[in-house]
Parts: sequence; C-alpha cells; structure tokens
Amino acid sequence: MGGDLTAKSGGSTRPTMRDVAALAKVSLKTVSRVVNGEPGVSPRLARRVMSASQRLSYRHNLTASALRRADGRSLTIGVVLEDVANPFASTLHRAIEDVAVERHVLVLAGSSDEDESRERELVTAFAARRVDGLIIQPSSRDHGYLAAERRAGTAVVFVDRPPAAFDADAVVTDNTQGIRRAVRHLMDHGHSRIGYLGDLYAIATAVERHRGYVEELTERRVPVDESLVRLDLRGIEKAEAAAFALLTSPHPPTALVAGQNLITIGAFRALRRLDMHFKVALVGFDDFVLADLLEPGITVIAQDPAAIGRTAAGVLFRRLDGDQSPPQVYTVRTRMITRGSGEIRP
Amino acid sequence: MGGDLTAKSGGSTRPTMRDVAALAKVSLKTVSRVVNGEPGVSPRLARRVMSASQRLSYRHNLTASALRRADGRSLTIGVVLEDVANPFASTLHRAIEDVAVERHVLVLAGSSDEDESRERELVTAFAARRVDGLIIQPSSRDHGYLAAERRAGTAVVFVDRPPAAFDADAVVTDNTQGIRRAVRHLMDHGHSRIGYLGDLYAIATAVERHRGYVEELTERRVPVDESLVRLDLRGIEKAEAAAFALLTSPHPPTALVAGQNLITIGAFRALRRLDMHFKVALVGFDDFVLADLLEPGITVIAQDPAAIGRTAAGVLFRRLDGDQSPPQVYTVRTRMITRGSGEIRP
DNA sequence: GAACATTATGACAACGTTGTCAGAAAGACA
DNA sequence: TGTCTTTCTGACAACGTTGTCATAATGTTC
Repeated sequence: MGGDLTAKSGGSTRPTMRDVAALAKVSLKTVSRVVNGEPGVSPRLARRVMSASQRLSYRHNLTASALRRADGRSLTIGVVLEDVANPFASTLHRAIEDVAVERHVLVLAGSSDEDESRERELVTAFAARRVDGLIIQPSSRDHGYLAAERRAGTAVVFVDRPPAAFDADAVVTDNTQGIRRAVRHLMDHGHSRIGYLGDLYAIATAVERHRGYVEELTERRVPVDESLVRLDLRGIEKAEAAAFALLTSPHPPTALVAGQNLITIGAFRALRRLDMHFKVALVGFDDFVLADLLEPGITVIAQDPAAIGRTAAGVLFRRLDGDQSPPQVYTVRTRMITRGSGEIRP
Repeated sequence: MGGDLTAKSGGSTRPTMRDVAALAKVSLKTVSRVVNGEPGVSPRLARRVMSASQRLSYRHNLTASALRRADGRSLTIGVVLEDVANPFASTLHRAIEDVAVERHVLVLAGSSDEDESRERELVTAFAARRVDGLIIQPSSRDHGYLAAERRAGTAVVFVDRPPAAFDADAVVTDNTQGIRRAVRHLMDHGHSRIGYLGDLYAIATAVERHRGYVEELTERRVPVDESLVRLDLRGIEKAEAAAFALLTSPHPPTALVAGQNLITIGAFRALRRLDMHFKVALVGFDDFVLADLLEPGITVIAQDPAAIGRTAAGVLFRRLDGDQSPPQVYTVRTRMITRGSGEIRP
C-alpha cells in the first residue's frame, strides 16, 4: 500500500560510485578516476563508465570527496553580510559570486543584521560546513574568535569595514577622501556654511566620514561650526527630522552633506517639505537607484560595492592559493556623480 | 626563520573528535555523544569532554556527520535566483534565510542571469554538495532534469514562475489579477484609452500580465486597441522609447500601465521628457524604492517578494518533514499603492 | 623468447563522523 | 552471595570518496 513515495524522510538513496562501478563492471576506483578526469583509464572503459553514470544519473558527492581529499577543499566560501537584501550588500554578494564561479566555488550567504552574536553564529555554521574561506562585513568589536578558523587554514577577508583586534586582509571604501571630495565640491560652488548629517557613531565608517568633513574644512581654514553637525542618525525619519531642524534654525546652512544613503533621502525629504530643494545644495554619500530621477537629481559620492566584492574575492582566492604575504588593507576609491543637487549655489 | 605560517595550502589540520577524546581521556564515541547532546553520558565525563573541546577549539564537522548520519541531511539548501543583487530576488533570498535560520539551515545562493544552462549548472553544483532542498526562480523551459534530484529526496520549490514540464510546488504572484486591478483603477478614474507596455514575451509572467490587461478591458466591454500595446520590451531605454512613441502618436493614450519595474521607470522618463507626467496617468507593476519620492509619486501594484520567499521556504521544509500531498501552486496577492500618478484624470 | 619498461586496473585503508552492539560498572533484590 | 536490572562506556563498522600501492596486461628491446 501507499509505498513507493518519492521522498520518505531523507529520501531513497542516491546512486554511488559503487553502483556505477557495478553497472559498468569495473572497480570503484576506476569510476573515481573517470569522474575526476584522472589520466590512465582506457577510452573503452571510460566510455562504459560514463554511460553507466548517466543511466543512473549519478551525482558526484563533493562532501565525501572533500573529506577524503588531501587538500580537504569544499569549494564553498561563506559570506557574512549586514543584510543580503540591502543593495550595497547584495551588489557585493554578486561580485563575489562572479569571481567564485570561475573557480567552481559556491557561496553560502548569511545576514548578520549588525548583530555581533549573529555574526559569530554564522561563522560557526560556516565553519561546521568547512568552507574554504570567509568574507565578512563585520559588526563585531573583536574578531579574535576567528583565530581558530585561520589556524585551520580558512582564509578570512573583511569588507566595507576593517576588522577589530584581528590582523587580516580588508577591502574598504576610502570614506574620508570621499567626503572631503564632497565638501571640496560644495566649497568650489561657493558654499561655506555646510551642514553635515552623520550615521550612527558606533559604525567605524561613520567616524571616518565625519573626519573627512572636519579635515577638509580645516584644511581650507573654515572653522567647524558644531551647530551645523548632526551625528548618530539612523534611518530616513531621524535624518529628515535632523535636516529639518538644521534648515529651520536661525543660521541655516546653504548646503548639506549626508553621510549615508538613507540620510540623503531623509535630507531630501526635509528639503522638499520646506520647498528648498532647489535652493539648498545636497551631496550624499553612497549612490542609490533613481537618484537621477528626483528633481533635482541628487549629486552623490558613489561607492563601488562591485569593485569591493571583486577585490575581496580576489584576495581571498590568492590566500587560498598560498599567498603568505602580510595582511593588507585595500582601499577602493569613490566616484562623484554630479546630477544637480550638489551644484546649487548659495 | 619564517616558518610557523598560519595556513600552508589547505591549512594545518583541524582538531577532530579523536583529538578531543585523547585530551579528555575518553573514547571517540563519548565525544560524539556529548557534541550531539545525546543522553547517557555522566555529567562528570561530559564536563571533561566539553572543556577539552574548548581548549582545542574543536569545530564539529557537519559534512562528515551528514555522510554518516541515517538521514544524510546537510542542513543546507540551495537557492537559484535570477540575480542575487536584484531587489526582488534579494528580498526573496532574505525571507528564505529568515525561515531557514530557525532550523539551523544555511543558504547557498547563485545567480542564473535568466540563462537556462547556468540554472542547470547551479543545480548540479548544489546537488554535488548534497543540499536538502532547492528553491528555484526558473529560467528553463524544461525542468525534467530535476527528476533525479527529487528521486534522491531533494525537495524542490519554484518561486516567481511556475516550473515547465515538471510537477512541483510553486509560489507565484497573482499577475493577472494584479494587472486587472491596475486597469480597473484607471478606468474608475475615467480612462478608456489605456496603453500597455510589457516585458519580454518569453517570460511567463509577462504573458500573464498582458493577459490581465486584455481580460479586464474585455470584461468592461472596451475593445483592445493594439496600437496602444507595446510588448517584448526590456530595460529602461527600450521602455522609454516605446512610451515616447505611444505618447507622441496621433491618438495617444491618456493612461499607461507598465508591466514591470524598469518599464515603469522608462515610461516615467518619457512622460517627464514630454512634460506630461502630471497629465497622463501611470500605474506600474512591482514596487520600487523611492517611487514615493518622484513627482508625482508613482502608483504601483506591489508584489510581495518577502511573502513569496517565506511561503516557499515554508513549503520546502514541510516537504522535508515528510509532507507527501500533491504539489500545489500557491498564489501571493498583490497590493495597490496609490501615490498620485495613477489618480490623474484624463 | 626472456627481460624489462610501460600502462591500465583494482584492493585496501583512510578521511571524521555516527549507528549498533557488547561489555563493564553500579545498584536492586532475593 | 548470586542474579538481574539499569546505566555508562567504548570497539567496531560504515557513510562515499580518494591516495597508495600492488598486480595484471600490454608493448619494447635485445
């Protein structure tokens, strides 16, 4: 009665090399040789094995293979992102995949949600599956917990932010220079009262960006007016409120620099609400879809997540290929995209 | 001299249960019991094992475990998406992850780029790593190649589009009803000359959406004017050109329905170029970031990729838990978001 | 035709883990 | 004390594969 069902928990068993060997009337080892394309099998036998393999729709078991193999490579890497659905992270993810696919390496991806313990759980889960390498967009304050993985030969590369208390390769955006470029651009357009809206101060990149703002002003001998600076903002609403407050203050800025994506959008909302979006200049950090379709188009300092991902994957695989040079921080340059909002004069 | 390097190709070896057993002076099997939380180990021994395990920073090897275990589960699933960096796909991805994480299951993700052979390569690569289940946003015209996987007990669920020539669970958007809703909305606002801009006709969902347009008009006894319909568009530019042509024709439509994200943007660009964006109504299919910040805000029929992902993952795990009921197509409803562009009267 | 080199094939152990089973240790009962 | 449970513990085989090595089959040289 009702037997013969396709998948009773765990499923009927898959054919193994043993089954293929039996059908082709050769030894198991010969099948292994054919499957791995090793030399020293006569064409006649190879054909017999391949046809048997197809008839059974045999699928090589890479996990058993990795277990036995000398190098133990799983041909899988793990990627910890803030959120796989976030545009910056998913672009990074895709770029990593594009490099990995050339080496027949697959990507395990997970979202940390900026949660330190979640990051560690993901790394542990990846390690349990014996990934060859890890690419981490870090949230933790201390990456010492990765020492065991590295000792075991797992390559580790950080992206977007440098590691904390752990010496490893990292690929980051040149945040400070990027913001300096934005400030310089605004000053070149005649502004001197430039407001700054910054992300959560706990985030390392937010600190660097704010530093860029201060550095550029200082170098140009413009004193930093703290009343024009709002830090530790998160999300569109907070940013909108902060921008609104700045713009309606007695001595409002003639231009705004937004330290992050959502902050730019929040600032734009505030400008529009006050009908000042053609009066006050705005330059955002990090590009976003449709920034060109708003009115005016939003001038931004664009990061290049694809380049970060490609670079990180490149470094990772070089490490896996045996590169033993000292860990390094790779900096990816930003690019200014002028669309109108940053070219408004005071 | 420079010896003692961390990771010489493949890495120094990881500690195994054998090492832990030796340090704790127990048998290997006792370590296995402790690691798996099996009952029947005295607290004293369990403590000794755990401390030894920590001292060596032992990491359980899930691949070896799965190989030996009766159920053979790898606690990993594979997801084939059109492009992990595409907002729809990455939202789906995240929703799947959120369901998987509760079961300690990790997600392998890959991008097919709508390429049939790439889809198959990914599935093969996933199968080689013995994933427990597959969630596929399909590109292929024939999914017969999945029969072997299912026979082996791998659960398969399709998302966004139904499978071709293969009987399996699928979770899809109610495309036809969604577009009908858009058309109805425009007619309720007084339009009768409604243009339609559709995606590549090779895509199953594009066909369904176009059908919705025809069905709703027909039901309301409005004859379909083929001169108002442009199909087989791909990308912003193509859509912009098509919309421009429609709007500058002798008998232009008073409203436009766009069958997809980028087409909506293209249509909006054309409207703006002609300065008709406050004159001609526009309803898009599929929501996009910042649709609310354009002027006017863009009214859309929003899909719910998160719901699709959650549902798909739910079905997948129910199958893995032994559900043997006949495969089913689950339909996820759309939601209309009115923002201005769809409420313009002729 | 003998001796040798070369090529093709397979037997066996091992990778790190868990399922099975047997036996040791400890307690319960007559 | 002896027998019977019950509770712990470990020896061993097996999962599906590959590395090592031995041996069979074939070709080459004198």
